[in-house]
Formats: sequence, C-alpha cells, structure tokens
Amino acid sequence: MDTLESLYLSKDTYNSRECLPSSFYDRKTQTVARALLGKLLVRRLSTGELAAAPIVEVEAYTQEDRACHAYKGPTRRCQVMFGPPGLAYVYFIYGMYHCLNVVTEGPGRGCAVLLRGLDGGAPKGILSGPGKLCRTLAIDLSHNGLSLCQKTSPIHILEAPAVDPARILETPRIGISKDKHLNWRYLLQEADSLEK
DNA sequence: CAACCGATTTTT
DNA sequence: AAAATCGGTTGC
Repeated sequence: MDTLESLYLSKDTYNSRECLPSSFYDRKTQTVARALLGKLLVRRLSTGELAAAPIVEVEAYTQEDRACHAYKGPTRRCQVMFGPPGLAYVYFIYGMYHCLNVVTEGPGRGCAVLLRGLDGGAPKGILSGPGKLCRTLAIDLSHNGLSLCQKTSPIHILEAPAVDPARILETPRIGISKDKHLNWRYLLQEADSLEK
C-alpha cells in the first residue's frame, strides 16, 4: 500500500476543528458539492493513527439525474443515499474499486456527492481519482452508512474556511454515459493559478 | 439463474 | 483502445 506519511494531521489542528454538522449536508446537492471543496477528510486507521487531506474534486448526483445510482429508487446498493444527510455512501465498482460519497439533502431524497480527489501533498497521484482515494485510505464497503459528522467515526469531515468561489472550476462529470451535459463536477484550483 | 453493465484505473 | 474483475441489477 502507498504511504500515508505525508497525510498525517497535527493534533492541534485536529482538536481545534469541529466536524461539519448534518445540517451542512442538508442543502441542494450542488451547493454541498461546492462547499465541500477545501474541507478536511479525516481517516482514522485501525492503528489509531489519523490521516487527513483537503477535498479538491467532487461530483454531484441527484435523484432525478439518470447517472445517479438512486435514479430508479432505493436498491440494496444505494439505500443509504435515501438516509439522513451526512452519511457515507460507499459502493464497489468495476470489480476492484470502492468509491466514497457523502449523502446530501433530507431523508427520502436519494442524493450524494462523490469524492474524487484530495490534495495529498508529496505522494503525488495516490489521492486523485475516487478509486485510488479509497484504496489509499483503506475505505471499503464496511464503511457504508457510517456517519461523517462525528469524530468517533473512522471517517469524518472537518470544517475549514470557505474557499474563494473564483477558484472553483465546473466541468462535466467523469465516466458516465447518461446526462453527460450537466456540469456537476467541481474542482478546486490552486490559489496562485488565478493570475490573469 | 444467466447475462450484462458500470460514478475506475492501468496498460497496450 | 481495451483489459482487469465482480457485485448489483435486469431480464428470461
């Protein structure tokens, strides 16, 4: 497995921040997707060690969207998407990868934000792409349905200052065959890339 | 119960 | 451009 060395979070930073509350996720999915950029995803491994990195790439999926797993209603796989906002929706895909989502909007709505990339620093590439992100952080189906809103959870998300909206780039989503035209992929650009 | 497909990644 | 690889979903 790839090293997590550079993903460690200082205790001071960790203790000074709260988890994003469930209410953060109980908003329009595209709004939550944009707001998640820059927030800190934290993974507590079985060893007790913490790894963390800011979210830099996400995609929004809503119930009315044909590319969404919840489009045809609740199934065994996607039922957690219909649960309360702030839960982790993890699914297994292509026979070898897991992908991590955050459930959005109120119970009964099948919506979520797919986490596609974190800014890991030195170990370039190991956190870019939803499959690699989960592989690096050892996230699998055992985490499906866990709350991301409390520090006792092995996966949670910490608050962070809102980013400059000018740094957010919108593009079509990756790897889907339906509703390709929607610009529901959001990427956080480097602050110094705004020169013009 | 067989067949097909997929919110990916890596290799050819 | 295509393989790797398998659970979920669909259709017979």
